[in-house]
Amino acid sequence: MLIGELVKQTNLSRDTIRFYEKMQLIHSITRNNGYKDYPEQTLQQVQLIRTAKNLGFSLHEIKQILAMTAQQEIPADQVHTIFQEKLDVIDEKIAQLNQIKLMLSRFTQGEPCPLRQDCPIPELN
Amino acid sequence: MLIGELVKQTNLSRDTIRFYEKMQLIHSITRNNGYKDYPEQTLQQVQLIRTAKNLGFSLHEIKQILAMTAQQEIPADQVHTIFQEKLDVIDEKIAQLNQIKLMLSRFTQGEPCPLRQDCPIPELN
DNA sequence: CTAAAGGATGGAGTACACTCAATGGTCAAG
DNA sequence: CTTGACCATTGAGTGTACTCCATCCTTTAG
Repeated sequence: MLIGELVKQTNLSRDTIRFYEKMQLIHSITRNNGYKDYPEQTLQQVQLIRTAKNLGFSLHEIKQILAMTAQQEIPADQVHTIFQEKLDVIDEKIAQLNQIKLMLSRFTQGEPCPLRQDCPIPELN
Repeated sequence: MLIGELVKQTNLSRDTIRFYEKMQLIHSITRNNGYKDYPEQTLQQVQLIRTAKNLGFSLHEIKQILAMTAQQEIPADQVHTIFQEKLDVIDEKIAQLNQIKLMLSRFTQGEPCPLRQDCPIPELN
């Protein structure tokens, strides 16, 4: 798959795709004419990058996650540790989201907000 | 509360606190001697900033959330919309996290990973 | 053969979120 | 009254993640 196709399918810019490749989150093989060919899984990988980024993972962390998924075998001890670490981080994030959600939705129910302050409301620009 | 106390309680740097104030996420009153006094809720507000940041919200979005919590009344239509929007974003994030989690944990169970690729495993630096 | 569409590379620039350094004022202890 | 801890402001610098631009090469349609 050429980069243009990837751009169409993922809705990311050329430059972003190239940036991810430069950062080695995705990979390609170079054809004789110098054009780069991306394997099919790149689509799913890019989707994971988008999702994980949206969730606050850094590209470095995402690279780790992608590296893990590239292993054929069940990962060795060290890899497995990183793996479990990520799962724990995810559980933590879910818990935190639920916390914020609870706080916000309580507030919509008319309860007083525990974060209220007597200072002027910040102006949004 | 002076900035030093806030630093101790939150474990953020002085500069970070000042940055948040410059961005108007938090507020203070200035004493006669020029020292800034932060109200008690600032602690909770900073905690929310940390949590939300960790979850991939930008400081601008967090400012919106904080602005909402500063309203005394149940927010007007427009505010309520932003409010519901945030709740939806949160639900979306939770769903995405569960998705990644499922993918990763399936993989630990020995199932083949749908993202596997035949390219060299990226080197982590 | 030529033009347009699509591909590559290199380097500069941008937005966001800090982080650091310099300089100088305030206050409590001794 | 000085020393050290703490406070303030300003401006420059850093890392991350793009984004844009200029320049040049390849392929395909007419």
